[in-house]
Amino acid sequence: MPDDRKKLTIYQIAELSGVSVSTISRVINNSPYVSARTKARVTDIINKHNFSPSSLARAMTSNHTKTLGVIVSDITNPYFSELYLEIQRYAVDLGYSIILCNTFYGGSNHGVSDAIPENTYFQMILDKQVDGVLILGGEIDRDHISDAYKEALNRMGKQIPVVILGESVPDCNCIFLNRNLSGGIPALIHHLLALGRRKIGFVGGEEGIRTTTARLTAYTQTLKNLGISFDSSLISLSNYYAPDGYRAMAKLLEQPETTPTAIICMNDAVAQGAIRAINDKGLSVPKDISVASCDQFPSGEYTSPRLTTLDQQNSYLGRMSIMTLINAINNDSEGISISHQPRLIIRESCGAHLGIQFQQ
Amino acid sequence: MPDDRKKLTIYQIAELSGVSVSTISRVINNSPYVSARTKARVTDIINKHNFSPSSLARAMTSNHTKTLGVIVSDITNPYFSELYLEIQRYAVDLGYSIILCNTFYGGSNHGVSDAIPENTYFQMILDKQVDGVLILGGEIDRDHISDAYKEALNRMGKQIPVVILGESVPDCNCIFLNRNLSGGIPALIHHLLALGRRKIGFVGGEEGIRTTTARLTAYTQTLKNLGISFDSSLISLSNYYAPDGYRAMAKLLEQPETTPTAIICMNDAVAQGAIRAINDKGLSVPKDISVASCDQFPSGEYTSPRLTTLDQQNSYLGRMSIMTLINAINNDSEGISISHQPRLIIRESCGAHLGIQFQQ
DNA sequence: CATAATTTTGGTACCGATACCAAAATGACA
DNA sequence: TGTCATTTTGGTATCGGTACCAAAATTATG
Repeated sequence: MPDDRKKLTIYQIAELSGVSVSTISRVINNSPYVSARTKARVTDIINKHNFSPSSLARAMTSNHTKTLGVIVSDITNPYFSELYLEIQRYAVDLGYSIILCNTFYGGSNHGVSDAIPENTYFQMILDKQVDGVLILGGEIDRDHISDAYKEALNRMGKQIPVVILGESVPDCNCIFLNRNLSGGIPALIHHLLALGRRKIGFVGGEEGIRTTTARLTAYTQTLKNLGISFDSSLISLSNYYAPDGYRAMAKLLEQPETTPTAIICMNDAVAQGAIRAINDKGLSVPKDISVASCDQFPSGEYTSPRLTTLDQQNSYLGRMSIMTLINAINNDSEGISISHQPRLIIRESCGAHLGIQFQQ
Repeated sequence: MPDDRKKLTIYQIAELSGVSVSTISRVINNSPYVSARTKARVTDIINKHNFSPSSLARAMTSNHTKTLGVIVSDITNPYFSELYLEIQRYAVDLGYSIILCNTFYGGSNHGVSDAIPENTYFQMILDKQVDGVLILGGEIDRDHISDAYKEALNRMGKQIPVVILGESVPDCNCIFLNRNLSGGIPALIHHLLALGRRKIGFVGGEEGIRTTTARLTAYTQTLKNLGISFDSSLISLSNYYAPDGYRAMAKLLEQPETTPTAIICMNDAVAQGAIRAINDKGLSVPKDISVASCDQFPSGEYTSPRLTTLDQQNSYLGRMSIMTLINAINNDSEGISISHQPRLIIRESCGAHLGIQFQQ
């Protein structure tokens, strides 16, 4: 039984096989320039000793590491973890490993306040010589990104392919995949109107974040277009998690005049928090207030009531992101354009299943 | 303005500074054997050109990559993603990067059935020459692990430190951190008994998985010790996610004789699914059935009703795991022993807040 | 000021692969 | 059997750092 306590090198295999390192290299790289006899013998010895070449040494000459960097703001957020799953699945199929970097930026923070500066990760990842970088959320999602951040992005983008699932930033050496952030909002509003609701609020999300801004704009615009009287006191922002939804909704419920008959939440976590706040006030969903959400989480199907929400098609977005990155790495400049239409999922939280007309 | 299109090497910096590569190496490694003058000049040039040494080349000589492998069965599961957050936080503080490998093993699968064999990852990670490996969930959580898996673990453990957050497997070159899997179950049962419940069911989890087996044993044992009549028809296993909780609970509700007055669920996701199943049958929680859970998720505080559950102290477990691994890497053989007592969180789903005595 | 002690610097082998060119072995054919 | 083409193999520079030893420069000492 061979000693596998330490990794063997190509030189030791050469020694054991009685051939040169060049020949071993040829065998492990499936070069045609080896005789069948030699190849068989060497393969045998390789298997017996469980040898596999050091990817480190390989990377030294080949200049690629078969490693990708994925920078994400909060992996505990179902939106990101679902994206990640799809990304990793595809990457592993193609032989890539993923260095995951959680920045905690704008995340739930879980009791800890200090986010890790994304620049720190940029450097870390660059030093590891990854073949490409994928950025999901974080500073890039702000309406206005800082010069320092942009400069860091630029520097990174000059060295390796950087794909960003987010809205384009001018003069940035990165590939942007623009999502359809506000798609589905009009459908959501029409759904609520059809049920009789007219006093529609907006709950959750954070000021200055792209997703929030885009949806908020779509929301106000749609209402305006329909000639619905609209009051900014029905908007209550905070953040993207259940506690935020609770807090934001509780604020709306403080005064009768700001209490809506329906709300649109940023995502299912926010919606769940909002529903709790409504229940704690002794009101009921959907009887007193209809609740809709913009971003479907797996849990939304099991809340009470089940959430009417938008499916943002995360798997599709994840797959497009990783495909774009790998194409960029392989210089297949064949641009990928993404087009996804968030799909309305009608369940119970707006009251459609009751088949009645609600009060306005 | 320096050209930063390509990463500079230590040789080019040497050239630019008019000194030898040895000196540059000394500067970037903070060696005391450089004159202050030289050090200042070189540092200047390094900063101006934004140079940072290739961690690849460094790893070639130093034999460590400052990279860790983390193998997890399903990162979308809040249990694991919270562990991961704590692990990464600690690792990054110490200058380590993390290669994350999601095996999909026994996970929610998200519509895809084929898990990625963990052995594949073992090889991938070993080739990348990570300094250590952390395993969270997956095959290791089975009551009986396969010989092939064990052999793969062994081979890996011989080469690099492997820490497993899970129950010990004999003759395995790995460091095991045994969790207190069944802690808190008696407390949960006492809580239910105090509220008047006696027909207590067990919902969710999967046959042959350590967590399930341990908790099931604690459950039956506690009931037996208390002299409570116990019926195995009150046990309905399935898996660890909301749809599984729904399915398992629905099964119990099919017949009046198997319908419990209280249930203990494997985690908050399962509990949420179970509550939906109960509601869909026209019954109410906690009035008709009390629901308790063994594993706290952030969402459990925002369900209707709020979940009475067990806090497994994931942050603590995550921190202990990564600390153990890094200690092992540094040969600080100083063993870390973990001791966590799952803590009972009393909220609404068992009905304690109502202050009444329920039917048995 | 010569010599020794100490500080500072330079040269080069090495880590484990690959790539490229040269050399050896084999086979084809006159 | 000799010559040439083709297949197969070997030798070694290289990637970008570190480590170790030798050499040069500086300072201390008699």
